[in-house]
Amino acid sequence: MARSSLTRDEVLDAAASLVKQRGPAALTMRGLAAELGTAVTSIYWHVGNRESLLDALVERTVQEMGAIRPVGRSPAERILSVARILRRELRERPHLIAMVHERGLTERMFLPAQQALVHEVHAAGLRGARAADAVRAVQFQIVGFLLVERNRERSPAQSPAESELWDPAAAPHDPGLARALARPADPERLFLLSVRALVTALLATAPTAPG
Amino acid sequence: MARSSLTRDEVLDAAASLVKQRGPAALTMRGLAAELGTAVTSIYWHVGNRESLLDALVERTVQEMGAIRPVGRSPAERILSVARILRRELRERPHLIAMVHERGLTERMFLPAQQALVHEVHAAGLRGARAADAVRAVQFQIVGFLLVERNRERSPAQSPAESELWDPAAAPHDPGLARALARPADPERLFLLSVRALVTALLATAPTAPG
DNA sequence: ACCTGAACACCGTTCAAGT
DNA sequence: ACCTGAACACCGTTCAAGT
Repeated sequence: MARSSLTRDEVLDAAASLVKQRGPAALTMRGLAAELGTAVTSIYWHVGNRESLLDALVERTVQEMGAIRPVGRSPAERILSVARILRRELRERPHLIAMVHERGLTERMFLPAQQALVHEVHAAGLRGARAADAVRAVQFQIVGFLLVERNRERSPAQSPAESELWDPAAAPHDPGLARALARPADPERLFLLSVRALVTALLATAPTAPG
Repeated sequence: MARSSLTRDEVLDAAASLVKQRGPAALTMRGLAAELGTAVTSIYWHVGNRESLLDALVERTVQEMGAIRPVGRSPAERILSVARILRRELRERPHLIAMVHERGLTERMFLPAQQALVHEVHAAGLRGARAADAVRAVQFQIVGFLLVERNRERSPAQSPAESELWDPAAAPHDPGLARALARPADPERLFLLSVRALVTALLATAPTAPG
């Protein structure tokens, strides 16, 4: 009955499409075989086993995260643009990014972005260990924020809701604050606000560092 | 053969101990039953099913994250101490925290910390929406950083290693920077440095906010 | 070189039956 | 009220056998 031409790339494509749509848990070897119209065991011939199939998908994703082209008039603005670009790219493939993360390849995936950050931090006048700290702080900030943000999206039904946590009675001395915390956070705004604040503080130490 | 006195709490204790030591994937209903010396099906009588068993463990963890007692002489210092305390508590139960996170209860778990942050930000002179932004920015920063940090620990063998990524040839104009990035990051230091920078910038906008 | 079905050792869960 | 073993429908993986 053997269908003649199953290739490794076909297997990877079908697997990637499954993972993109419904997450890695939805990728079963039997389901994938059904999708491809082959016997389960054929897949093993092409990709080894489930684990190395996932590894291959992750490898692909790391390659796809191409070079970053920062835009803006100042180093701070260009760093902000890097943050924005990364946010968009990460949000386009949430499942795959999570898998990259699980395999500890986040760092390698962010190398192009890291190099862009190095360039900008350098242009802002930071050097040596201080520049390295700034680059890493921004990188951790961006990646960390996106991890938290994604978690929030994945579970929209919080219990108790934020609005219960922060009813006016909870902070009687500042109802405006309570109201603001009761409203859902605007992640994009908070993201840019946070990165801007961090970058401002980090670059402020720049111009020929004090002893 | 029925062993007489299996209780729900015994089941939860045994499950928690398994998860703490070897992660949720190591918690199988059959393994847990063996640990407890009962039939698998007894567990179902006490906790429903695997999913609600995990839910119960998560609920416990959320409760355990007790009140936060900030220390320090200024709001900024006390916020830093909150960051330090959270870091320690989260690092003591990594698997359970990850499960809290997966279930989207991070926010609820951080309520005590959030209230402490509200207090400090308020003491620093921020009010209303601006105060809310500051609280959330710091909260996202702390949680995000710890997620990234934990990921790094889980996968110590990066490929390629940072030292390969940043050999002197990669940044010939600033060998000190290349050397710093080639060295492994010191997470505790980077964590405090980042939070301090962010807090500095956020609180700088405080004293009776400009139009 | 590539595909196949049968079989193995695992899962979580249900259920009728015990006491 | 609480415990039990048998059975079901899933997994990933191996292997001997086909072409």
